[in-house]
Amino acid sequence: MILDIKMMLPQSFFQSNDVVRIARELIGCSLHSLTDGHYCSGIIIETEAYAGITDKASHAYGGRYTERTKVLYLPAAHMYVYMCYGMHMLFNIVTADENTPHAVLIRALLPLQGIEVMRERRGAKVKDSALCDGPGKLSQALAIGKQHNAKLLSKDSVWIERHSVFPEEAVLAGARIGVDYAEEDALLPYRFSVDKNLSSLQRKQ
DNA sequence: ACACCGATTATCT
DNA sequence: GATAATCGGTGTA
Repeated sequence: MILDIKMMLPQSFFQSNDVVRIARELIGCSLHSLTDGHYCSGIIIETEAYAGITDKASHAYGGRYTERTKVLYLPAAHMYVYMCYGMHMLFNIVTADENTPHAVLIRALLPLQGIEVMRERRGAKVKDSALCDGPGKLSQALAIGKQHNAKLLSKDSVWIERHSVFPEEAVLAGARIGVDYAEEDALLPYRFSVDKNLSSLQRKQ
């Protein structure tokens, strides 16, 4: 039997209670979108874990349950897309079991396919290196928006596949960005990123 | 390369 | 009425 490594990650991948491990394992996977008839993809090179009710940086801290945050309480593999700073859509994947509001924020991609469409969506002045190098930017490049909020990852809209394996030493863990308000939790090493300075950037596959 | 800052609105208090 | 899981332009070095 032939193992198809290019299959969409199943819901079970996101069902673990260890959201930090999932955030780490998503580095090197690829994110795909099929929106408005255009196909785009990129390799995930930056993520952050948000650990639900015990994490002061999480929207669900303390069990907060509102019209916006109720999506976090859905079963694994649902998308949580919300507007940040009045103008950017941020793309998250809900993890763990229903009623455990963990999520992983996807923060940056290495563009792979559909780069021409990404350029059109992002604007003519944008350099290729800046197409997907931020959470608001990748949502714009892949046309991920509120229409995806509270929907499951699926192969006809937005989905994730296994793609590459980076050397262990090329994947850094550190503090999350923009969560100063989270007091002591702001320092937790819940952010994962591929080291840009490392020459051993050779991926497998 | 890095620091500063204004834009702009959903969400919650 | 304040805040926010950001971005891009402008400034200085």
